[in-house]
Amino acid sequence: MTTKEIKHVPEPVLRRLPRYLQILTRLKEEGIKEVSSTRIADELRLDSTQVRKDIEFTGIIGKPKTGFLVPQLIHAIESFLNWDNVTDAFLVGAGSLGTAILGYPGFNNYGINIIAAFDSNPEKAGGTIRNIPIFHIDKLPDLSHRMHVHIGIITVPAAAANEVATMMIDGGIKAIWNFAPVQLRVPKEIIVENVLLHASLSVLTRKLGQSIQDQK
Amino acid sequence: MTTKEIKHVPEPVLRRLPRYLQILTRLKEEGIKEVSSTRIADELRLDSTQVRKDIEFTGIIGKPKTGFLVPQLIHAIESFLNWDNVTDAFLVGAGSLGTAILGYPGFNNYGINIIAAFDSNPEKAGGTIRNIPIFHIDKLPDLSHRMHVHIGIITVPAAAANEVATMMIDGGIKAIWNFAPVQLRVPKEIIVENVLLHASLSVLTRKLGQSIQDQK
DNA sequence: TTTTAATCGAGAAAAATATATCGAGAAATT
DNA sequence: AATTTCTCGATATATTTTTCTCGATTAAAA
Repeated sequence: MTTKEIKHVPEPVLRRLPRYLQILTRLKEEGIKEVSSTRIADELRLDSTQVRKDIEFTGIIGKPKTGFLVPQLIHAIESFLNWDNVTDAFLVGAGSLGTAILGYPGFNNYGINIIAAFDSNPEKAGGTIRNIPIFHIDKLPDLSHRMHVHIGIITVPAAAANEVATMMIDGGIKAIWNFAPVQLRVPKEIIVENVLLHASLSVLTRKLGQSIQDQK
Repeated sequence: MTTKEIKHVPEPVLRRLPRYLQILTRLKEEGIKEVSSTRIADELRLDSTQVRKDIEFTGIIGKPKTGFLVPQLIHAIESFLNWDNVTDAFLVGAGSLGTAILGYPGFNNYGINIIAAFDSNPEKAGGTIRNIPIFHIDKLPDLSHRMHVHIGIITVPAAAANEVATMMIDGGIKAIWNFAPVQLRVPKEIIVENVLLHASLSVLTRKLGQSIQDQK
């Protein structure tokens, strides 16, 4: 068979690759040409075998004794994650969190380019943040279709999230980056990636509670 | 042995519990008194056995045919996560993301209470957000010790994150909620919970890239 | 040139996590 | 009262993810 089998990539792998990239970028700036899996693993407190197996997914092969070529590995990871070219995105919910995301220029390094924002508050429409225009939410379906936008970012309150998700999907959006602490009910062909801050805090507060209790 | 054995709780469990809580809170508002694991599982697209096992960690036992008592389960989860009383927290980095977090009142429902913020920019010192005062970063060590703060939130750029973490630890902070996309080098008794937005985006952009390629 | 040290990658093993099976109990229905 | 339906929780199984072992390879040091 000639077609390359696209093996399924576990999510934990996808979550570690950007962390490798962060280290690699720093090493490149320092002028370091080669890096071993051991070094990456030590910096991130991981197992070196795990790092090697993760890298294997990107198709890069290393060399004994010296490891991997830094620039080559950077390119491979970026390409693997589709970070070598940005995908346009819409953001809905220009509240404090939405504004913060709009104001952060770094996401262009992570494969997305926010080209417009939307809000239900008419007073916010017409404004811009970092040259990104803010429209009234009513404009979303039409603009989304016309501009062929594939990624939607939800930063509205939980109560409004599902309604926004439906609008996005009607507008042709295929992947949703959801910050609302609620389950989105969407067709299963829609990709949903949640950022659940409460779920992150639960880990922190539980562990802290336990560690304080253990001291007693 | 009389001392109750504190079983280790897997992180995936801790991350699901707040999601159950979200549903339970909604059900309670709707006046629903009982809920089955099946119902929770269906809403979150999980397995009902998994939901039951997760709930088991909180110590609550259900009843055949009817399931679990909503208010009792809410209380048990909140107590389990230490969300029945808030822990004071400091935030460092009053940029756009830091400001967004300061501006969001909801974290008090998730076990933390931000009582002060810090920034290296002297112009920001003296201001307040939602009545939370902003100080210059130099004040952190002293205030942290005096107020016995245990949680630190890092919302500074990656390059400054480790320096801030060290200051926090010197100030007696035991748990760090880190939003900087960088590995914190801290003693292992310090609890670190990362919110890595790039790691979340990598999952989204990779899946989207694959789904587009699969269509061809 | 020989030896040593560091690394990769294949495969095996272990650990963690998720899912399936099923008997028993409780409520509703017949 | 008997039957049906729904659910729990104990146990077993399956799957996923991580870690360990080890021979082969490369570069540097002796």
